Amino acid sequence: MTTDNNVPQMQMETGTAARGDLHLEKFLPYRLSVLSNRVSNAIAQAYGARFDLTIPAWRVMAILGRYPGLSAAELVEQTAMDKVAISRAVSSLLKNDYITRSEDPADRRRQVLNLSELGWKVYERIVPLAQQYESDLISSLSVEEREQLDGIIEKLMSRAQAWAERGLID
Amino acid sequence: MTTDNNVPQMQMETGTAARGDLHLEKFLPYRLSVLSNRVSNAIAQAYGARFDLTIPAWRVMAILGRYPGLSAAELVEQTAMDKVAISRAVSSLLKNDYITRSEDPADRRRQVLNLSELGWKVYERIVPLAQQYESDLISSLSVEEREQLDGIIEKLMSRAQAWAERGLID
DNA sequence: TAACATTGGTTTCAATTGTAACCACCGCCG
DNA sequence: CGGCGGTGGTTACAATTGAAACCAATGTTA
Repeated sequence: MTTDNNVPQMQMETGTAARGDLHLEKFLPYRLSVLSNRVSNAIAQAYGARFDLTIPAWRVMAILGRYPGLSAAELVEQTAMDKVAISRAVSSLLKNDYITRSEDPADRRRQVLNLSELGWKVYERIVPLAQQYESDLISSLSVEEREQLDGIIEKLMSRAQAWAERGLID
Repeated sequence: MTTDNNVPQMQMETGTAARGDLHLEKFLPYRLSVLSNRVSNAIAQAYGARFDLTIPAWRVMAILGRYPGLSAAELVEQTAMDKVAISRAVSSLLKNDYITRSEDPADRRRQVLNLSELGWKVYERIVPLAQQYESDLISSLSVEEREQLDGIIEKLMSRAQAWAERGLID
């Protein structure tokens, strides 16, 4: 892992320097984590209970629904989940007959994945469910706020990504 | 080391966008989750490596630094973590001599927790570190955006909380 | 004050998740 | 061909996490 090589580059906020007082309840990373967990858990519970799906499994279905015929490796790329998580999700989806797996004759290591008939039915039912949650969530925001949030997440995301790529702040 | 989440840049080589339409890349719950994981993992790695602290353990310290003398139950309230997580964090912190535990004579079930000498030293070193990360993150946002984000998170949070309290959407 | 419900906190056990080792296959180079 | 490194994917094992059972002290009710 790219651990010990850091590109120290820090921009201190004016007046943020104070010591000894960390308002956890105002600390952005913490708030993001709480928010994200609440949201994910609620939704996962909604469809997990109905269709016996874990979050990673549902993510795989979501991607396959949009882009059929991917391989596990391509799923890794698209979902940012790791190999093993994908492998497990795939095998549980196979067990449920939500997806099908076929060999790529050109490369016998590769397995082409697709939603099955049943998988499509489930997909078609979950998508609106998921969207309903999202709408409900978003409905608490004004139109401008939605746009703002969109841009903000984008920016935060690339910042955080930079940490991972260039190494941590010193 | 946790999963390294990469920004899912969809680029289609196989398959075509199909029925239903769930852009996982634009799906708010998903984006929140990726963002939050990236941020938390980066920070956790930064102080975990240096001080042998897990995220829950650091949270406990953060709270105790601000509100000394709490009991485990009060920590549960403050952090929204569950009993067990707190219990484990506390015992690992005791092992590291980062906190002290003393009986409340008024109620012998209750244990009063405080940062130790050593704990305070660590605390004083981590707080600025954590704040640096937060500042660095936030520095990618304009001043208006920061205020917007603040309000937006508040709203989303209470929406998501409502799910948990009143039950899920139908 | 005996019984019972509640609260603070820990332990136990099972499920989830991450890391690393692994097998099977491909592609390349000699 | 015959190795050999790299890739797709799975397995094995260890660490984390959560749910529920548990112990001990307190409060409550009769």
